Amino acid sequence: MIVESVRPSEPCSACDARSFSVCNAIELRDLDRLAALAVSLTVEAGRTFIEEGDPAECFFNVTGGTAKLFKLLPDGRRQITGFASTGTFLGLAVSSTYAFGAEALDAMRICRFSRPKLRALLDDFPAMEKRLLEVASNELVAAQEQMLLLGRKTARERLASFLVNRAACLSNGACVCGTRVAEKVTLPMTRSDIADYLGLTIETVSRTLTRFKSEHLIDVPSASEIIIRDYAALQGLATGLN
Amino acid sequence: MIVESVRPSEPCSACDARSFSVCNAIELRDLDRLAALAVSLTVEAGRTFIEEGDPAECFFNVTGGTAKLFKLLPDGRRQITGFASTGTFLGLAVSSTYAFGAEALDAMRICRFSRPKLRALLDDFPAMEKRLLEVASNELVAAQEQMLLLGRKTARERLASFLVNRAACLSNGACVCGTRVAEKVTLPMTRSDIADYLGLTIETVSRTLTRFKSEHLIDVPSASEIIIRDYAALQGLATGLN
DNA sequence: CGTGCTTTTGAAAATCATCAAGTATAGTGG
DNA sequence: CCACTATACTTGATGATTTTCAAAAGCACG
Repeated sequence: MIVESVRPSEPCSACDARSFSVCNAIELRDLDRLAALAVSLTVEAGRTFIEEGDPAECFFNVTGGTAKLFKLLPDGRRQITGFASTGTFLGLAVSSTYAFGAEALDAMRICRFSRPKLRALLDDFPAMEKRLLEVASNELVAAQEQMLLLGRKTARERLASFLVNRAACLSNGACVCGTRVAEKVTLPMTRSDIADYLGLTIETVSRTLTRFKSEHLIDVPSASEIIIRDYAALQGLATGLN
Repeated sequence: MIVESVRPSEPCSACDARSFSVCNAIELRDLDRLAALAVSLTVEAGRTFIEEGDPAECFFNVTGGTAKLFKLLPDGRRQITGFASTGTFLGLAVSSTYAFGAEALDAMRICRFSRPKLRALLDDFPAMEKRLLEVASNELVAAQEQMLLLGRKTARERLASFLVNRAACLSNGACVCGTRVAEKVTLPMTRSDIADYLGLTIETVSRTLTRFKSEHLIDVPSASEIIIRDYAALQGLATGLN
Protein backbone atom coordinates (compact mmCIF):
# COMPACT_ATOMS: atom_id res chain seq x y z
CA MET A 1 0.00 0.00 0.00
CA ILE A 2 1.03 3.57 -0.59
CA VAL A 3 0.25 5.83 2.32
CA GLU A 4 -0.01 9.46 1.45
CA SER A 5 0.12 12.65 3.45
CA VAL A 6 -0.39 15.98 1.75
CA ARG A 7 2.40 17.65 3.61
CA PRO A 8 5.72 16.05 4.39
CA SER A 9 5.45 14.45 7.81
CA GLU A 10 8.49 16.45 8.80
CA PRO A 11 9.44 19.83 7.40
CA CYS A 12 11.98 19.77 4.55
CA SER A 13 14.41 21.62 6.80
CA ALA A 14 14.54 18.62 9.14
CA CYS A 15 14.65 16.00 6.38
CA ASP A 16 17.40 13.42 6.81
CA ALA A 17 17.68 13.05 3.06
CA ARG A 18 18.16 16.73 2.33
CA SER A 19 21.94 16.72 2.55
CA PHE A 20 22.12 13.84 0.05
CA SER A 21 19.63 15.31 -2.33
CA VAL A 22 19.03 18.05 -4.86
CA CYS A 23 16.83 19.80 -2.31
CA ASN A 24 19.95 21.11 -0.62
CA ALA A 25 20.35 23.51 -3.54
CA ILE A 26 17.49 25.51 -2.07
CA GLU A 27 18.21 27.88 0.76
CA LEU A 28 16.62 27.34 4.14
CA ARG A 29 14.45 30.44 3.85
CA ASP A 30 12.98 29.24 0.53
CA LEU A 31 12.46 25.69 1.68
CA ASP A 32 8.81 26.18 2.55
CA ARG A 33 8.02 26.79 -1.10
CA LEU A 34 9.48 23.40 -1.90
CA ALA A 35 7.70 21.81 1.04
CA ALA A 36 4.39 23.20 -0.22
CA LEU A 37 4.79 21.13 -3.39
CA ALA A 38 6.00 17.95 -1.77
CA VAL A 39 3.68 15.07 -1.02
CA SER A 40 5.26 12.62 1.35
CA LEU A 41 4.55 8.96 0.68
CA THR A 42 5.27 5.66 2.33
CA VAL A 43 5.75 2.74 -0.04
CA GLU A 44 5.80 -0.83 1.19
CA ALA A 45 8.38 -3.34 0.00
CA GLY A 46 7.54 -4.93 -3.34
CA ARG A 47 5.22 -2.14 -4.47
CA THR A 48 5.74 -0.74 -7.97
CA PHE A 49 5.32 3.02 -7.71
CA ILE A 50 6.47 3.95 -11.21
CA GLU A 51 5.08 1.95 -14.11
CA GLU A 52 7.12 1.97 -17.31
CA GLY A 53 5.13 3.61 -20.07
CA ASP A 54 2.68 5.40 -17.78
CA PRO A 55 2.18 9.16 -18.25
CA ALA A 56 5.02 10.90 -16.45
CA GLU A 57 3.07 13.19 -14.18
CA CYS A 58 5.40 13.37 -11.21
CA PHE A 59 8.96 13.64 -10.08
CA PHE A 60 10.06 11.70 -7.02
CA ASN A 61 12.74 12.11 -4.45
CA VAL A 62 13.75 9.14 -2.33
CA THR A 63 13.99 10.08 1.34
CA GLY A 64 14.32 6.58 2.78
CA GLY A 65 14.76 2.99 1.65
CA THR A 66 15.81 1.68 -1.76
CA ALA A 67 14.10 1.06 -5.07
CA LYS A 68 15.08 -0.89 -8.16
CA LEU A 69 14.65 0.79 -11.52
CA PHE A 70 14.04 -1.46 -14.49
CA LYS A 71 12.99 -1.89 -18.07
CA LEU A 72 11.06 -4.88 -19.39
CA LEU A 73 10.79 -6.76 -22.67
CA PRO A 74 7.37 -8.11 -23.69
CA ASP A 75 8.33 -11.70 -22.79
CA GLY A 76 9.32 -10.71 -19.27
CA ARG A 77 13.06 -10.34 -19.64
CA ARG A 78 14.09 -7.57 -17.30
CA GLN A 79 17.04 -5.24 -17.07
CA ILE A 80 17.56 -3.38 -13.83
CA THR A 81 19.15 -0.08 -14.80
CA GLY A 82 19.98 1.05 -11.30
CA PHE A 83 19.08 1.21 -7.64
CA ALA A 84 17.72 4.38 -6.13
CA SER A 85 18.53 5.01 -2.49
CA THR A 86 18.10 7.95 -0.14
CA GLY A 87 18.65 11.24 -1.94
CA THR A 88 18.03 9.94 -5.46
CA PHE A 89 15.88 12.08 -7.70
CA LEU A 90 13.63 10.14 -10.08
CA GLY A 91 11.68 11.00 -13.19
CA LEU A 92 14.19 13.05 -15.15
CA ALA A 93 12.91 12.57 -18.66
CA VAL A 94 11.73 14.84 -21.38
CA SER A 95 9.28 12.30 -22.67
CA SER A 96 5.67 12.34 -21.54
CA THR A 97 5.87 8.77 -20.28
CA TYR A 98 8.20 7.05 -17.81
CA ALA A 99 11.02 5.22 -19.57
CA PHE A 100 11.45 2.80 -16.68
CA GLY A 101 9.58 1.24 -13.79
CA ALA A 102 10.44 1.54 -10.11
CA GLU A 103 9.70 -0.95 -7.35
CA ALA A 104 10.46 -0.61 -3.65
CA LEU A 105 13.01 -3.11 -2.33
CA ASP A 106 12.13 -2.33 1.26
CA ALA A 107 9.88 0.11 3.10
CA MET A 108 10.45 3.44 1.42
CA ARG A 109 9.73 7.04 2.02
CA ILE A 110 9.48 9.25 -1.04
CA CYS A 111 8.51 12.81 -1.83
CA ARG A 112 6.30 13.26 -4.84
CA PHE A 113 6.16 16.46 -6.88
CA SER A 114 3.78 17.40 -9.63
CA ARG A 115 5.89 17.76 -12.75
CA PRO A 116 4.53 21.08 -14.02
CA LYS A 117 4.63 22.61 -10.55
CA LEU A 118 8.21 21.59 -9.91
CA ARG A 119 9.13 22.79 -13.38
CA ALA A 120 7.72 26.17 -12.48
CA LEU A 121 9.60 26.20 -9.20
CA LEU A 122 12.85 25.41 -11.04
CA ASP A 123 12.48 28.65 -12.99
CA ASP A 124 12.79 30.50 -9.69
CA PHE A 125 15.66 28.41 -8.40
CA PRO A 126 18.33 28.01 -11.06
CA ALA A 127 20.65 26.58 -8.41
CA MET A 128 18.40 23.54 -8.20
CA GLU A 129 18.32 23.23 -11.97
CA LYS A 130 22.12 23.28 -11.85
CA ARG A 131 22.14 20.51 -9.26
CA LEU A 132 19.78 18.46 -11.40
CA LEU A 133 22.17 18.79 -14.32
CA GLU A 134 24.98 17.64 -12.06
CA VAL A 135 22.93 14.68 -10.93
CA ALA A 136 22.01 13.78 -14.50
CA SER A 137 25.64 14.07 -15.59
CA ASN A 138 26.75 11.75 -12.83
CA GLU A 139 24.08 9.24 -13.71
CA LEU A 140 25.19 9.42 -17.32
CA VAL A 141 28.74 8.54 -16.31
CA ALA A 142 27.45 5.67 -14.19
CA ALA A 143 25.32 4.46 -17.09
CA GLN A 144 28.33 4.42 -19.40
CA GLU A 145 30.27 2.44 -16.83
CA GLN A 146 27.39 -0.03 -16.66
CA MET A 147 27.35 -0.33 -20.46
CA LEU A 148 31.01 -1.31 -20.31
CA LEU A 149 30.14 -3.90 -17.69
CA LEU A 150 27.19 -5.32 -19.61
CA GLY A 151 28.87 -5.29 -23.00
CA ARG A 152 32.39 -6.37 -22.24
CA LYS A 153 32.94 -7.82 -18.76
CA THR A 154 32.82 -11.50 -17.78
CA ALA A 155 30.48 -12.81 -15.11
CA ARG A 156 33.30 -12.76 -12.56
CA GLU A 157 34.21 -9.21 -13.42
CA ARG A 158 30.59 -8.11 -13.22
CA LEU A 159 30.11 -9.54 -9.75
CA ALA A 160 33.41 -8.10 -8.58
CA SER A 161 32.42 -4.67 -9.94
CA PHE A 162 29.09 -4.93 -8.21
CA LEU A 163 30.57 -5.81 -4.83
CA VAL A 164 33.26 -3.16 -5.04
CA ASN A 165 30.69 -0.51 -5.99
CA ARG A 166 28.40 -1.54 -3.17
CA ALA A 167 31.26 -1.36 -0.69
CA ALA A 168 32.35 2.06 -1.95
CA CYS A 169 28.75 3.19 -1.91
CA LEU A 170 28.37 2.34 1.76
CA SER A 171 31.54 4.16 2.71
CA ASN A 172 30.30 7.21 0.81
CA GLY A 173 27.34 7.43 3.08
CA ALA A 174 28.82 6.99 6.50
CA CYS A 175 32.60 6.98 6.61
CA VAL A 176 34.58 8.53 3.80
CA CYS A 177 37.90 7.34 5.08
CA GLY A 178 40.21 7.31 2.07
CA THR A 179 41.31 3.88 0.99
CA ARG A 180 39.64 2.04 3.84
CA VAL A 181 36.20 0.81 2.85
CA ALA A 182 33.40 -1.06 4.50
CA GLU A 183 34.13 -4.77 4.57
CA LYS A 184 30.58 -5.76 5.23
CA VAL A 185 28.22 -5.25 2.33
CA THR A 186 24.51 -5.55 2.95
CA LEU A 187 22.45 -6.36 -0.11
CA PRO A 188 18.84 -5.18 0.04
CA MET A 189 18.10 -6.94 -3.26
CA THR A 190 17.60 -10.59 -4.17
CA ARG A 191 19.90 -12.72 -6.38
CA SER A 192 17.32 -12.27 -9.09
CA ASP A 193 17.68 -8.50 -8.85
CA ILE A 194 21.46 -8.76 -8.94
CA ALA A 195 21.24 -11.01 -11.99
CA ASP A 196 18.92 -8.62 -13.79
CA TYR A 197 21.21 -5.72 -12.91
CA LEU A 198 24.33 -7.47 -14.20
CA GLY A 199 22.79 -9.09 -17.26
CA LEU A 200 23.23 -12.62 -15.89
CA THR A 201 21.03 -15.42 -14.52
CA ILE A 202 20.53 -16.09 -10.81
CA GLU A 203 22.39 -19.38 -11.21
CA THR A 204 25.47 -17.65 -12.59
CA VAL A 205 25.34 -15.06 -9.79
CA SER A 206 25.09 -17.79 -7.18
CA ARG A 207 27.85 -19.91 -8.70
CA THR A 208 30.18 -16.95 -9.06
CA LEU A 209 29.68 -15.91 -5.45
CA THR A 210 30.29 -19.49 -4.35
CA ARG A 211 33.53 -19.47 -6.29
CA PHE A 212 34.61 -16.14 -4.77
CA LYS A 213 33.94 -17.74 -1.39
CA SER A 214 36.07 -20.77 -2.20
CA GLU A 215 38.84 -18.42 -3.33
CA HIS A 216 38.63 -16.57 0.00
CA LEU A 217 37.75 -13.29 -1.70
CA ILE A 218 34.51 -13.01 0.26
CA ASP A 219 32.45 -14.58 3.02
CA VAL A 220 28.71 -15.01 2.81
CA PRO A 221 27.33 -15.36 6.36
CA SER A 222 23.78 -14.94 5.07
CA ALA A 223 22.33 -14.48 1.60
CA SER A 224 22.00 -10.74 2.09
CA GLU A 225 25.34 -10.15 3.78
CA ILE A 226 28.71 -10.32 2.15
CA ILE A 227 32.04 -9.77 3.85
CA ILE A 228 34.81 -8.62 1.57
CA ARG A 229 38.01 -10.45 2.47
CA ASP A 230 40.28 -9.43 -0.40
CA TYR A 231 39.24 -6.02 -1.60
CA ALA A 232 42.29 -5.52 -3.81
CA ALA A 233 41.73 -8.77 -5.68
CA LEU A 234 38.08 -7.91 -6.27
CA GLN A 235 38.98 -4.43 -7.44
CA GLY A 236 41.53 -5.91 -9.82
CA LEU A 237 38.91 -8.24 -11.23
CA ALA A 238 36.40 -5.40 -11.47
CA THR A 239 38.70 -3.25 -13.56
CA GLY A 240 39.57 -6.15 -15.84
CA LEU A 241 43.16 -6.52 -14.65
CA ASN A 242 42.45 -10.19 -14.01
CA MET B 1 45.59 16.41 -37.60
CA ILE B 2 43.39 18.88 -35.77
CA VAL B 3 43.09 22.20 -37.51
CA GLU B 4 42.13 25.04 -35.25
CA SER B 5 40.76 28.48 -35.84
CA VAL B 6 40.23 30.84 -32.93
CA ARG B 7 36.91 32.04 -34.16
CA PRO B 8 34.31 29.84 -35.75
CA SER B 9 34.85 29.95 -39.49
CA GLU B 10 31.25 30.97 -39.81
CA PRO B 11 29.28 32.99 -37.25
CA CYS B 12 27.14 30.92 -34.86
CA SER B 13 24.07 32.55 -36.36
CA ALA B 14 24.82 30.88 -39.68
CA CYS B 15 25.82 27.52 -38.20
CA ASP B 16 24.09 24.54 -39.81
CA ALA B 17 24.24 22.67 -36.55
CA ARG B 18 22.56 25.35 -34.45
CA SER B 19 19.02 24.12 -34.96
CA PHE B 20 20.04 20.62 -33.80
CA SER B 21 22.03 21.76 -30.86
CA VAL B 22 21.84 23.33 -27.41
CA CYS B 23 23.10 26.57 -28.90
CA ASN B 24 19.60 27.28 -30.17
CA ALA B 25 18.63 28.04 -26.57
CA ILE B 26 20.51 31.31 -26.92
CA GLU B 27 18.81 34.21 -28.62
CA LEU B 28 20.23 35.63 -31.81
CA ARG B 29 21.23 38.91 -30.16
CA ASP B 30 23.28 37.07 -27.49
CA LEU B 31 24.88 34.68 -29.91
CA ASP B 32 28.07 36.70 -30.25
CA ARG B 33 28.87 36.03 -26.59
CA LEU B 34 28.74 32.32 -27.31
CA ALA B 35 30.72 32.76 -30.51
CA ALA B 36 33.43 34.57 -28.58
CA LEU B 37 34.01 31.43 -26.52
CA ALA B 38 33.85 28.94 -29.35
CA VAL B 39 36.95 27.59 -31.00
CA SER B 40 36.12 25.89 -34.25
CA LEU B 41 38.11 22.75 -35.02
CA THR B 42 38.45 20.36 -37.90
CA VAL B 43 39.19 16.78 -36.92
CA GLU B 44 40.26 14.19 -39.48
CA ALA B 45 38.82 10.69 -39.55
CA GLY B 46 40.42 8.31 -37.07
CA ARG B 47 41.69 11.04 -34.77
CA THR B 48 41.01 10.69 -31.02
CA PHE B 49 40.06 14.14 -29.75
CA ILE B 50 38.93 13.17 -26.27
CA GLU B 51 41.14 10.80 -24.30
CA GLU B 52 39.45 8.87 -21.49
CA GLY B 53 40.95 9.88 -18.16
CA ASP B 54 42.46 13.14 -19.38
CA PRO B 55 41.65 16.31 -17.42
CA ALA B 56 38.26 17.51 -18.62
CA GLU B 57 39.12 21.04 -19.64
CA CYS B 58 36.68 21.54 -22.46
CA PHE B 59 33.17 21.00 -23.65
CA PHE B 60 32.58 20.15 -27.30
CA ASN B 61 29.74 20.59 -29.70
CA VAL B 62 29.67 18.55 -32.88
CA THR B 63 28.84 20.71 -35.89
CA GLY B 64 29.64 18.18 -38.61
CA GLY B 65 30.56 14.53 -39.03
CA THR B 66 30.28 11.71 -36.50
CA ALA B 67 32.35 10.47 -33.57
CA LYS B 68 32.32 7.26 -31.60
CA LEU B 69 32.38 7.52 -27.81
CA PHE B 70 33.96 4.65 -25.93
CA LYS B 71 35.36 3.25 -22.74
CA LEU B 72 38.29 0.85 -22.54
CA LEU B 73 39.44 -1.92 -20.24
CA PRO B 74 43.18 -2.30 -19.59
CA ASP B 75 43.46 -5.34 -21.88
CA GLY B 76 41.94 -3.45 -24.80
CA ARG B 77 38.34 -4.58 -24.60
CA ARG B 78 36.24 -1.67 -25.75
CA GLN B 79 32.65 -0.61 -25.26
CA ILE B 80 31.29 2.07 -27.56
CA THR B 81 28.73 3.94 -25.48
CA GLY B 82 27.31 5.98 -28.31
CA PHE B 83 27.83 7.86 -31.53
CA ALA B 84 27.88 11.65 -31.56
CA SER B 85 26.64 13.33 -34.71
CA THR B 86 25.84 16.90 -35.66
CA GLY B 87 24.32 18.81 -32.77
CA THR B 88 25.61 16.53 -30.01
CA PHE B 89 27.04 18.22 -26.96
CA LEU B 90 29.99 16.39 -25.36
CA GLY B 91 31.75 16.59 -22.05
CA LEU B 92 28.85 16.70 -19.63
CA ALA B 93 30.48 15.35 -16.50
CA VAL B 94 30.99 16.64 -13.03
CA SER B 95 34.26 14.80 -12.69
CA SER B 96 37.54 16.52 -13.43
CA THR B 97 38.48 13.91 -16.02
CA TYR B 98 36.72 12.62 -19.12
CA ALA B 99 34.84 9.41 -18.44
CA PHE B 100 35.07 8.33 -22.07
CA GLY B 101 37.16 8.76 -25.18
CA ALA B 102 35.97 10.17 -28.50
CA GLU B 103 37.31 9.38 -31.96
CA ALA B 104 36.22 10.87 -35.28
CA LEU B 105 34.60 8.38 -37.66
CA ASP B 106 34.87 10.74 -40.57
CA ALA B 107 35.99 14.32 -41.16
CA MET B 108 34.43 16.29 -38.32
CA ARG B 109 33.81 19.86 -37.41
CA ILE B 110 33.50 20.62 -33.72
CA CYS B 111 33.26 23.69 -31.52
CA ARG B 112 35.39 23.64 -28.41
CA PHE B 113 34.57 25.62 -25.26
CA SER B 114 36.66 26.17 -22.19
CA ARG B 115 34.81 24.51 -19.35
CA PRO B 116 35.02 27.30 -16.78
CA LYS B 117 34.15 29.94 -19.35
CA LEU B 118 31.11 28.09 -20.62
CA ARG B 119 30.08 27.42 -17.02
CA ALA B 120 30.19 31.14 -16.39
CA LEU B 121 28.17 31.81 -19.52
CA LEU B 122 25.56 29.31 -18.39
CA ASP B 123 24.91 31.43 -15.30
CA ASP B 124 23.74 34.20 -17.61
CA PHE B 125 21.68 31.94 -19.84
CA PRO B 126 19.52 29.63 -17.75
CA ALA B 127 17.66 28.67 -20.92
CA MET B 128 20.78 26.94 -22.15
CA GLU B 129 21.24 25.20 -18.80
CA LYS B 130 17.67 23.99 -19.18
CA ARG B 131 18.40 22.66 -22.64
CA LEU B 132 21.48 20.87 -21.32
CA LEU B 133 19.34 19.19 -18.69
CA GLU B 134 16.95 18.12 -21.42
CA VAL B 135 19.80 16.76 -23.47
CA ALA B 136 21.23 14.91 -20.49
CA SER B 137 17.81 13.48 -19.64
CA ASN B 138 17.37 12.20 -23.17
CA GLU B 139 20.81 10.63 -23.16
CA LEU B 140 19.97 8.97 -19.87
CA VAL B 141 16.89 7.40 -21.38
CA ALA B 142 18.93 6.23 -24.38
CA ALA B 143 21.56 4.81 -22.04
CA GLN B 144 18.92 2.83 -20.15
CA GLU B 145 17.60 1.46 -23.42
CA GLN B 146 21.13 0.43 -24.34
CA MET B 147 21.56 -1.31 -20.98
CA LEU B 148 18.45 -3.34 -21.76
CA LEU B 149 19.97 -4.23 -25.13
CA LEU B 150 23.36 -5.18 -23.70
CA GLY B 151 22.04 -7.03 -20.70
CA ARG B 152 19.06 -8.89 -22.07
CA LYS B 153 18.79 -8.96 -25.85
CA THR B 154 20.10 -11.67 -28.18
CA ALA B 155 22.56 -10.95 -30.99
CA ARG B 156 19.72 -10.89 -33.53
CA GLU B 157 17.70 -8.52 -31.39
CA ARG B 158 20.70 -6.25 -30.89
CA LEU B 159 21.38 -5.95 -34.60
CA ALA B 160 17.70 -5.40 -35.35
CA SER B 161 17.54 -2.66 -32.70
CA PHE B 162 20.63 -1.05 -34.13
CA LEU B 163 19.31 -1.00 -37.69
CA VAL B 164 15.88 0.25 -36.65
CA ASN B 165 17.44 3.02 -34.57
CA ARG B 166 19.73 4.03 -37.39
CA ALA B 167 16.79 4.14 -39.80
CA ALA B 168 14.70 6.21 -37.38
CA CYS B 169 17.67 8.45 -36.74
CA LEU B 170 18.03 9.24 -40.42
CA SER B 171 14.38 10.02 -40.83
CA ASN B 172 14.60 12.37 -37.87
CA GLY B 173 17.11 14.46 -39.70
CA ALA B 174 15.68 14.79 -43.17
CA CYS B 175 12.17 13.46 -43.61
CA VAL B 176 9.95 13.08 -40.59
CA CYS B 177 7.15 11.44 -42.47
CA GLY B 178 5.14 9.51 -39.90
CA THR B 179 5.46 5.77 -40.12
CA ARG B 180 7.44 5.84 -43.34
CA VAL B 181 11.14 5.65 -42.61
CA ALA B 182 14.28 5.70 -44.67
CA GLU B 183 14.91 2.32 -46.17
CA LYS B 184 18.53 2.94 -46.90
CA VAL B 185 20.77 3.07 -43.86
CA THR B 186 24.31 4.34 -44.30
CA LEU B 187 26.75 3.18 -41.66
CA PRO B 188 29.69 5.50 -41.07
CA MET B 189 31.23 2.97 -38.68
CA THR B 190 33.02 -0.35 -39.24
CA ARG B 191 31.78 -3.81 -38.22
CA SER B 192 34.23 -3.61 -35.37
CA ASP B 193 32.59 -0.41 -34.12
CA ILE B 194 29.14 -1.96 -34.43
CA ALA B 195 30.36 -5.01 -32.51
CA ASP B 196 31.82 -2.87 -29.73
CA TYR B 197 28.62 -0.84 -29.58
CA LEU B 198 26.40 -3.93 -29.31
CA GLY B 199 28.63 -5.98 -27.03
CA LEU B 200 29.33 -8.60 -29.70
CA THR B 201 32.24 -9.69 -31.91
CA ILE B 202 32.68 -8.64 -35.53
CA GLU B 203 32.09 -12.24 -36.60
CA THR B 204 28.72 -12.36 -34.89
CA VAL B 205 27.74 -9.02 -36.41
CA SER B 206 28.72 -10.23 -39.85
CA ARG B 207 26.99 -13.60 -39.50
CA THR B 208 23.80 -12.02 -38.17
CA LEU B 209 23.65 -9.53 -41.03
CA THR B 210 24.21 -12.37 -43.49
CA ARG B 211 21.35 -14.23 -41.92
CA PHE B 212 19.07 -11.18 -42.08
CA LYS B 213 19.98 -10.98 -45.74
CA SER B 214 19.10 -14.63 -46.35
CA GLU B 215 15.80 -14.03 -44.57
CA HIS B 216 15.10 -11.09 -46.90
CA LEU B 217 14.93 -8.65 -43.99
CA ILE B 218 17.72 -6.52 -45.46
CA ASP B 219 19.97 -6.07 -48.47
CA VAL B 220 23.64 -5.21 -48.18
CA PRO B 221 24.77 -3.65 -51.48
CA SER B 222 28.04 -2.58 -49.90
CA ALA B 223 29.49 -3.03 -46.44
CA SER B 224 28.49 0.46 -45.37
CA GLU B 225 25.04 0.46 -46.92
CA ILE B 226 22.06 -1.50 -45.73
CA ILE B 227 18.64 -1.51 -47.32
CA ILE B 228 15.83 -2.37 -44.96
CA ARG B 229 13.40 -4.68 -46.72
CA ASP B 230 11.13 -5.72 -43.86
CA TYR B 231 11.00 -2.93 -41.35
CA ALA B 232 8.15 -4.42 -39.35
CA ALA B 233 9.94 -7.73 -38.86
CA LEU B 234 13.10 -5.96 -37.72
CA GLN B 235 11.15 -3.76 -35.35
CA GLY B 236 9.44 -6.84 -33.93
CA LEU B 237 12.80 -8.48 -33.36
CA ALA B 238 14.19 -5.28 -31.84
CA THR B 239 11.44 -5.05 -29.25
CA GLY B 240 11.81 -8.73 -28.37
CA LEU B 241 8.42 -9.82 -29.68
CA ASN B 242 9.91 -12.79 -31.44
C1' DC C 1 6.41 -28.00 11.72
C1' DG C 2 4.83 -27.60 7.26
C1' DT C 3 4.55 -24.40 3.19
C1' DG C 4 6.40 -21.39 -0.05
C1' DC C 5 10.10 -18.81 -1.48
C1' DT C 6 14.96 -17.95 -2.30
C1' DT C 7 19.27 -19.87 -2.99
C1' DT C 8 22.48 -23.36 -4.20
C1' DT C 9 24.21 -27.11 -6.91
C1' DG C 10 24.40 -30.32 -10.89
C1' DA C 11 24.08 -31.83 -15.75
C1' DA C 12 23.03 -30.78 -20.44
C1' DA C 13 22.38 -27.47 -24.07
C1' DA C 14 23.03 -23.23 -26.64
C1' DT C 15 24.56 -18.99 -27.91
C1' DC C 16 28.25 -16.56 -28.84
C1' DA C 17 33.46 -16.20 -28.88
C1' DT C 18 37.73 -17.73 -30.59
C1' DC C 19 40.74 -19.41 -33.96
C1' DA C 20 41.69 -19.78 -38.77
C1' DA C 21 41.24 -19.10 -43.63
C1' DG C 22 39.58 -17.08 -47.46
C1' DT C 23 37.33 -13.12 -50.12
C1' DA C 24 36.34 -8.32 -51.09
C1' DT C 25 37.60 -3.55 -51.12
C1' DA C 26 40.31 0.44 -51.15
C1' DG C 27 44.31 2.79 -51.46
C1' DT C 28 49.32 3.05 -53.42
C1' DG C 29 52.85 3.11 -56.37
C1' DG C 30 54.79 1.44 -60.52
C1' DC D 1 45.63 1.44 -65.72
C1' DC D 2 46.90 -2.39 -63.27
C1' DA D 3 49.24 -5.21 -60.03
C1' DC D 4 50.16 -5.10 -55.00
C1' DT D 5 49.40 -4.50 -50.33
C1' DA D 6 46.76 -3.56 -46.39
C1' DT D 7 42.56 -3.55 -44.28
C1' DA D 8 37.91 -4.85 -43.69
C1' DC D 9 34.66 -8.22 -44.09
C1' DT D 10 32.86 -12.94 -44.54
C1' DT D 11 32.66 -17.78 -43.72
C1' DG D 12 33.80 -22.17 -41.39
C1' DA D 13 35.11 -25.25 -37.53
C1' DT D 14 35.81 -25.60 -32.81
C1' DG D 15 35.42 -24.32 -28.05
C1' DA D 16 33.96 -22.08 -23.78
C1' DT D 17 31.21 -19.31 -20.96
C1' DT D 18 26.85 -18.85 -19.70
C1' DT D 19 22.06 -20.35 -19.96
C1' DT D 20 18.58 -23.62 -19.37
C1' DC D 21 16.46 -27.35 -17.13
C1' DA D 22 16.05 -29.88 -12.90
C1' DA D 23 16.23 -30.84 -8.17
C1' DA D 24 17.84 -30.36 -3.58
C1' DA D 25 18.91 -27.43 0.38
C1' DG D 26 18.09 -23.21 3.33
C1' DC D 27 15.17 -19.86 5.42
C1' DA D 28 11.22 -17.24 6.80
C1' DC D 29 6.57 -17.12 8.15
C1' DG D 30 2.30 -18.55 9.63
